[in-house]
Amino acid sequence: MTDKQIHILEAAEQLFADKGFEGTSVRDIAGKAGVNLAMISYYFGSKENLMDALIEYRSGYTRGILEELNADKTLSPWDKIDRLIDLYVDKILNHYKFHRIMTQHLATTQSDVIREKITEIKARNFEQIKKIITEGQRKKVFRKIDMELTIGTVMGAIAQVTSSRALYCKLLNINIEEDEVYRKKMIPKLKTHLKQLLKAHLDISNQE
Amino acid sequence: MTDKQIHILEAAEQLFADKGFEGTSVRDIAGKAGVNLAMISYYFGSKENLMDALIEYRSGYTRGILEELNADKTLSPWDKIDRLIDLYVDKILNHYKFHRIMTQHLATTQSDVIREKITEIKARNFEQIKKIITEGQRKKVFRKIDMELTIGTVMGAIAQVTSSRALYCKLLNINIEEDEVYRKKMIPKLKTHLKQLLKAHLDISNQE
DNA sequence: ATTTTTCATTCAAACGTTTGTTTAATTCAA
DNA sequence: TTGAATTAAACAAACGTTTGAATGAAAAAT
Repeated sequence: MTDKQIHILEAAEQLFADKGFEGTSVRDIAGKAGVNLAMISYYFGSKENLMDALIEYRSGYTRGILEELNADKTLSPWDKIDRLIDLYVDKILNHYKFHRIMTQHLATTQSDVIREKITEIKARNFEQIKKIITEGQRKKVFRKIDMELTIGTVMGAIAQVTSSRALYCKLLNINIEEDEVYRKKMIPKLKTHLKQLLKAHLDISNQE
Repeated sequence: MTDKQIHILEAAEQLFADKGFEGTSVRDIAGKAGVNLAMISYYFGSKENLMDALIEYRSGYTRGILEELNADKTLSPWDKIDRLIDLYVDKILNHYKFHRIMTQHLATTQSDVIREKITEIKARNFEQIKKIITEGQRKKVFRKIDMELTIGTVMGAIAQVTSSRALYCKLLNINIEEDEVYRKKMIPKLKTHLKQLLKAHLDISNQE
C-alpha cells in the first residue's frame, strides 16, 4: 500500500462518513484526494474494492490490542474493564468517521460481501470481550448478566455519541462544526459514565 | 394524506432502510409501490420532500405517549422507567426500518434540513425523559448520574440491536432473513436487560 | 336525461445530469 | 527503451425530474 493509495483511502473515508457510501461519487473522492479520476479504478479496481481496502486498512489495530489485553495476567477483571472502556472510547471517537461507515454498512439487509466482512470483525472482537467478563464471573467479582446485550450496550452507547453527534451538540451547546471541542468534552465524560455504569451493573454485591 | 400516498411512503420506508436514502432510486420506490414513476414527483414534489413527509408521518406517535407518561401522577419513578423501556423497545424494534433511516440521516455532518428536523424531534423526546429521571432524583430514589449519557446509553443499546442486526443474528444463531424470529427473541431479552441495567445504575442505595 | 365541461390522476417518453468505469494517448523516471 | 503512472476524453447506464397527451369520474350545462 503506497502513500498515495493511503492518501486516497483517507479522503474516501471522510467523504463516506459525511455523505454515505452511495452518496459519495468517485469524482468526489478523486477531487478531495487531488488525483485524477481514473486513478481510483487504476489502484483499486472499483469503488466497492476501495471500501474493502479501507476496512482492511483500519481494522487491523483493535484486534491486536484486545488479544494483548486478554493475555495480561497481572490485571484484575475490573482493571480490564476500565482499560477496555478507555480503549474503545478513544478508538471510536478518534476514528469516528470510519466507525460511522462501518455502522452504515452493517445496517443494510441486502446481501453484501462488505457487510459480512464487518460482521466477522465485530464478532471476533466480541469474543475477546466476552472472555474478560467470563473470567470476572469465574473469579466471583462479576454477577450474572446478559452477555450479548451488556457488551452491546457499551458499544451502543459509544456509537450513539458518534452517530447522533448533532443531537449531543445541541444538548451540550457545542457548535456542530467544532469536532475537536466535541471530542475533548465527550471522551472523558463518556469514559466516566461507562465505568460508573458497568461498576453498578457488573458488581456481584448488587445481586438481587 | 391519501391511502395511495401512505402506500408510497411505506414502500419508500422499506427501501430507504435497506439501501439507504442515496442508494434508493425514485424508480425503485415507484416499482415497489406499484405506481408510475411520475406519481412521486406529482404527490411529493421531490425525493427530499418524500423523506420529509415520511418523518412527519412516523414521528407524531411517540411525542403523545411520552407526554402522557410524564403527566401520570399515579406511577412511581421506577414504574415510569419500566414503561419507558417497554415503550421504546417496542417502538424501535417494531419500526426498526424507520429508525434506521433516522439514524442514517442523523449521522451526516453536511448541512441538512432533514437532519435538523430529526434532531429537534429527538431533543424534544429527550427532555421528556429527563423530567422522569429528575423527578426520581427529587424523590430520593435515583442517585446522581450523567443525564445525557444515561439516556443516550439506553437509546444506544436499542439502536445497536437494530443497526447491528447482522452481528446479533450471527451471535444468536438466527438466520438474518427471519425478521419475526429476531424480534420475538430480542424484544423481551432487551427489555429485561435494560431494566436490570437501569435498576443497578439508578438505585440510590448503590451510591459510592 | 343527455351532453359538455372540468380537473385531478395516470402514463410513456424524454429531459439534462451525474454516475462508475474504460480507453487510448501521454508523461516520466528507471 | 521499457513499463508503470497519469491524463483528458468518452462510454453506457442510471439518476431525479418534467413534459404533454390520455384517462376517467364528477360537476355543470344543455
